[in-house]
Amino acid sequence: MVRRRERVRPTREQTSERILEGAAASFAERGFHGATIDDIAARAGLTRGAFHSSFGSKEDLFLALYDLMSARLRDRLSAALEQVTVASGSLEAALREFSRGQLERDWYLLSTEFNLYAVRQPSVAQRLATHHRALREALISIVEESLARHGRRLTADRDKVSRLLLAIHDGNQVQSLMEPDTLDAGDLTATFAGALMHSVSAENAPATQSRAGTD
Amino acid sequence: MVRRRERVRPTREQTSERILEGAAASFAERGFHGATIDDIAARAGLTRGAFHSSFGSKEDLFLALYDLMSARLRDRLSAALEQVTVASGSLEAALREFSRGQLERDWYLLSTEFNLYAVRQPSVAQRLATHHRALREALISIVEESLARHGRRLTADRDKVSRLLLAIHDGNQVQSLMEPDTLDAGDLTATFAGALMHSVSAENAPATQSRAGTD
DNA sequence: GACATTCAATACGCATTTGCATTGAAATGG
DNA sequence: CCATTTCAATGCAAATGCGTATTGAATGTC
Repeated sequence: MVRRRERVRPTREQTSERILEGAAASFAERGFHGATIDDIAARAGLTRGAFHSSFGSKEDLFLALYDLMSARLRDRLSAALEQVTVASGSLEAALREFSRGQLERDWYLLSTEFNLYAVRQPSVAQRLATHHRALREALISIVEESLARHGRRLTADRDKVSRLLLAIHDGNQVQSLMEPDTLDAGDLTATFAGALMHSVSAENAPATQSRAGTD
Repeated sequence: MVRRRERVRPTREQTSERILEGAAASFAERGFHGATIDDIAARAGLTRGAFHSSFGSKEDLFLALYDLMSARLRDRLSAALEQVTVASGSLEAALREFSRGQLERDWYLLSTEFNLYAVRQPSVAQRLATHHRALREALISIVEESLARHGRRLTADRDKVSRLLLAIHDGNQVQSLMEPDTLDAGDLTATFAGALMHSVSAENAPATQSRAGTD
């Protein structure tokens, strides 16, 4: 494994990564159909030839990009929620933290493109749905942990609560992007997360337990 | 104003409407960039020539379509909420009703295209934001009315509550479209609307009033 | 060090989409 | 009725984007 010379030509992996970066930017700015292979390659400082030797078609690239972004999102969520368990930070703070992040706008644009693509093409929808399930599971398990530390437990359906939280997060993101001046991202989530969690949980007292909203 | 013959040629307005309908279908199915003028015209049973004599460009058409759909949405919301005040129906039922509607999928696809377009083009964002404000205002005023009939009033910020409701509605819609088999549209909204409204309001008793979440 | 392989750039042809200019039919007005 | 105007269809030219085949340089293999 002695390197004889400085490597001049980038590895296949490196070019793929650069193309993926260019694709993220192009898809975010122009949408799936609006983005051209030319533009994507140009953003990566390459040509269409480079693209075609790494990816078969724009669709392939798009799906590869989805996998990449999914992994990143999962990492971001994990990191944010980690703080909840470790530093005994509040769930609200974690969710707010998760909502920020400098990539917000691009992430919204990209993930929305993914969603549209999935809704229009059922086969992709399954792939996306599976990933979303995993995200919700990670989220809700941390929520339960957080509640437990306050001597409470969920009374409403696990799955629905996780969907509710994600819905609020997503909806808030859209609105904050639509009115960037008047609305602060993460605001809505942080404002209501406490009250929400309270309304879907109960004290852990082993006395009578009133069922509320359990399917 | 005596009609001498049966009118053979459709009026300009009629062709415009047909093109708008075709545009709605095409934009929903293929997205803004994906939709071609050819396809739009074909769906309306016309050719590109007809398009060009009614609209200047695809963008013009898109914005005109937005205005049309906005008006329809407002009407739909009004109709759904009307029932709350008139028949003393529950807010949950009205929201669920609003979430259903056979156009759901297409409406999601279209409105998402509008949102994307707006986020990418600030000048359009303002136009869209103004319309959203009006919608939220209509929604929240009905919510307040509904609460009042139960002897309650809002304690949290009006605007934020309306944003919350819309966020939940939108987020739920996305999720239900992503997993059409496992999730029923309107379910999430209906499940939590009651609990939510309870957590952001208080009884109208003229005693001490604890402020909660008021910005 | 010669040879095979990898990989990105270039060049080419093909298909698609668009805008404009022209044309013909249908309405309108005198 | 005839003349004018309106409006959508058609034909044409230009632009854009894609995929493949080919080329040449960098890499690794024997």
